[in-house]
Amino acid sequence: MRCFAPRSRSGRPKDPAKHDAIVAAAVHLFSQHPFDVVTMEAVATQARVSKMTVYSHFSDKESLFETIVSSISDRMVAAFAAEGREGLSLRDRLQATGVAFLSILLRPDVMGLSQMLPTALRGRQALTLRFYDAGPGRVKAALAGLIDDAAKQGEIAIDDPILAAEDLFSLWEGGLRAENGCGLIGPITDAMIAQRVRRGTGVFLRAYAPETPSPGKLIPSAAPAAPASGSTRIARSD
Amino acid sequence: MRCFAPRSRSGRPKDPAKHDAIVAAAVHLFSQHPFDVVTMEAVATQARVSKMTVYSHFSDKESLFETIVSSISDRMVAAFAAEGREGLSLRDRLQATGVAFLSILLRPDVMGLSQMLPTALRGRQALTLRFYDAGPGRVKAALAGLIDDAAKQGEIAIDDPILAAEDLFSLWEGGLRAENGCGLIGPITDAMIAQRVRRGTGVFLRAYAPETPSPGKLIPSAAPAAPASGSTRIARSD
DNA sequence: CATATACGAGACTCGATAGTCTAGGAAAAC
DNA sequence: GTTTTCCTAGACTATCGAGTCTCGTATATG
Repeated sequence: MRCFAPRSRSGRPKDPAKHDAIVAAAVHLFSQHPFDVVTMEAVATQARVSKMTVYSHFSDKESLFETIVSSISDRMVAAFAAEGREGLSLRDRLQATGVAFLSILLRPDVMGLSQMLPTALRGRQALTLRFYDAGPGRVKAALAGLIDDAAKQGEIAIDDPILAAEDLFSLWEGGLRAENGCGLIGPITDAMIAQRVRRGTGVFLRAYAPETPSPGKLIPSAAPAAPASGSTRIARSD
Repeated sequence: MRCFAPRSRSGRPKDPAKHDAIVAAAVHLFSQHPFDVVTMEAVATQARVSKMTVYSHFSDKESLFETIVSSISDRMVAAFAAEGREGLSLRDRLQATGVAFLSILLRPDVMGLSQMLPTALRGRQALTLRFYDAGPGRVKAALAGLIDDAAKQGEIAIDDPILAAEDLFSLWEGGLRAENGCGLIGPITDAMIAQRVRRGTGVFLRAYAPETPSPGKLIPSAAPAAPASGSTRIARSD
């Protein structure tokens, strides 16, 4: 969007620090108040910049808002990048992924934007979609991959990796987003995230444990723990 | 709030139909657009009523909005009332509950409001809380009771009924709310709800199946599905 | 230095909306 | 029928915010 090489432009160049300050201020305000409540004046003031400077960097309020959404989307994508969980067990791999995802999705700015977007963006659906793809969408895709691999190794027994990924994601999130959104709970700590992820992963792995891990294991009389007692009905689920 | 018995007031009484029309119009508009975008004119027009009539029923925009939130909260509470799932199996009881809850929580007006509330109600936290209590809060409480009973009967093995209720609720919801909010999927059908609930309940029951239904069962070598292989790590969870 | 551009401060236009007021008609109570 | 209140239609005020303009100043390039 902003090709920052219109080089050889004489005169005083725009100060990129101002640009960043404006974006930072806008992120802060837009993630905390609905679109129409945030005034350009407020953005300018918060950025310690004059209103005209804001308009010199962004043609209008909407384009500023779009930049903010893009900015946060990019930040989410970047935060999702770092991997290096190759040698870990399935459980540890999932937990590391879960912690990384929740840490991002529960950050105040991301929370705020994701709450506002659906309501504020009737018509600007492309932006909403982009945001979703950078956040939850990316989580689901990555998770589905991870889960599919694990299933192929026989570590878990799943029907559909996408649906299973949704299950795991939901279990991680729990009521955290809803409660936090309603202001029912205070700031979310790393410890809370770690705890929720541990729990969610545990539930998930219990539900999707393979019927027989490695050796032959046949219990004639009763149901073998996980699947059988449920599978008489699970058959007709999905 | 509105004690509708200032009886013996001479002259023409207020038409309750107008009141309802205004509320209906406001519900429709507020659940679809952010607070500041909805104009009192629009409410009046939609209700086929003059603006003065709106102001004669509600002192200002905020009080109208509060009435709307209360109205939807009440409707949610009412919809949750009908029970009569006494004779059913645990699975069927859970599924009936899940379908009832999702049917309400995914309705366009409830969806819209619940999306807008967190952002629109900085400071009016009491209202947000009331809405939450009437919706998700009620679900969680009811579920926790159901689950606790089942646990006492030995039908499932749980640690904490509240947390387990959150798990089940999350599994039911899945990504439905997020995706629907982003406009990724079309209108939600009863079939979609039923399917999601069936799946979520299945996963839940698999995860929380009691360790050994009736007879003793000990596998020495490998992991006995649910607890053991996990417990080396689950031990430090929670 | 000359020139071109960035930035700040504040005044300004313009449109939109919350809320008020009035006048006249309609409908219920008595 | 009289009275009282409701309801409507539209004009009206006051406010607020988006976006523009101007002028003075700061700061870069050549």
